[in-house]
Amino acid sequence: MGAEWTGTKAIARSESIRRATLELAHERGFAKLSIEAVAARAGVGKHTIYRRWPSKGALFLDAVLALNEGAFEYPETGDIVADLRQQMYAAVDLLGRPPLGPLYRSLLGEAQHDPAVSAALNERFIAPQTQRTIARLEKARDRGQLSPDFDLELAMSILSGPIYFQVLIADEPVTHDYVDKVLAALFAGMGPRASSPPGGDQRPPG
Amino acid sequence: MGAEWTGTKAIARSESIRRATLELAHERGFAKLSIEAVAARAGVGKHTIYRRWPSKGALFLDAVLALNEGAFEYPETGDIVADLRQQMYAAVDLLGRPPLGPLYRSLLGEAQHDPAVSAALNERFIAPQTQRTIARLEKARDRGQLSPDFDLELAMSILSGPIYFQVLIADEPVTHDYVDKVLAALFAGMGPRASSPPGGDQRPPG
DNA sequence: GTCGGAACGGCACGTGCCGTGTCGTAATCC
DNA sequence: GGATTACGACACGGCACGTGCCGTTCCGAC
Repeated sequence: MGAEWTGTKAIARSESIRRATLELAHERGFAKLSIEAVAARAGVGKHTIYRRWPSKGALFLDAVLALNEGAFEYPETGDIVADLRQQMYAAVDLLGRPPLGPLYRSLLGEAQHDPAVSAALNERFIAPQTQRTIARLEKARDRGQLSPDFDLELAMSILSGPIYFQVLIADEPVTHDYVDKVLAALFAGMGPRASSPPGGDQRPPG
Repeated sequence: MGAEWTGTKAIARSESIRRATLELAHERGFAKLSIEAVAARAGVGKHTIYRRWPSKGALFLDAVLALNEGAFEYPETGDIVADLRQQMYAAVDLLGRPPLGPLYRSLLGEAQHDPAVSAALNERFIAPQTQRTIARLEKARDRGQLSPDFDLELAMSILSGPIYFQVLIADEPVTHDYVDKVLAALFAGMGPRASSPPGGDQRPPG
């Protein structure tokens, strides 16, 4: 988005628009954001915005994600749990708290209404992030630190899901302690007496 | 919402408004829903809507939740895993697929923009549902089917979180098989060789 | 009953923002 | 250096908002 505007002035204009978008979203909230206000704040004609982004949601997505080009990389200390924990701390601290937290939450909300935003969000952020997590888990598995039939994607969902749930559904902040608990539960399980699962015919893990 | 309109005609009017809201949301999507269109479809003045609901989001929330007054109850076969699984199947089938799925997803999206909707959603649906899950788990724990230090709220988040993640973030449908995997992973854990967790200092489960 | 206030449907209004069109100007490309 | 393209500014029609005002209908109190 905006990638085809390569001139010096054009880039400066795009950045000015993104900055105005974030300022206004921060001041009044995404719901009350208007293209007209962004154009006025950025000192730009409305056409210039519409020429670069197809909708308010697309502009907002681009503005928010551009803040975070340096993605969340996983450290590689050899300890898979410690590495996951450190990355999750960083992600939760950045995306779960002000100033970026409310904006990211609004972005996720908008993705529920607009399929284009949902697709772009997935392509630009969710999928790459998922891939990084899976790659890190895969490396641990290949080194014998995890069971050979370890389900990488399922593990990724169990790590991320509860955290998004906490923020989006339960409307409560996520602490480092909460991250620790999720990690512990994922790897150790919560079965009775921490060994054999209670009755039922559920499949073995992995 | 609307609880103070008790007359026969008033109740019929409210139901007519809710029905029109759901019809139009189904036809055009929540984003393109307008109060004017609802009023016209319901054969009602705009004032009548504004008198009962403070916003489009509040009206939509009320309309969607009124469809599901009969909440998701847990069976009590004595097998905690089987009971959880059966309830989760029902919830996923109803809220994760058309016709109700897209509406529920829009409702969750709106809750990210509007604190009033978020609070009402929590009070009317999320919190009671959470309480039902916790109560069912607590009963199992008290019967010795789960570890005494079993963390009920954490377990609830680990059951629900990945499912919401799958729908809202990954934008993929939730199958019964997926529910089975989450349940298995929660109780058995995904640690290496399904016993001791890999290095790190994470706390024990619960 | 009937009577008075509240809620009603219908209509109109001013406002805000949308997305587009049209200027004359400035930057950019060949 | 000439043509093309993007630009800021402004205007436009359109839509939906939320509110105010009609005259009518409903409904509980008396």
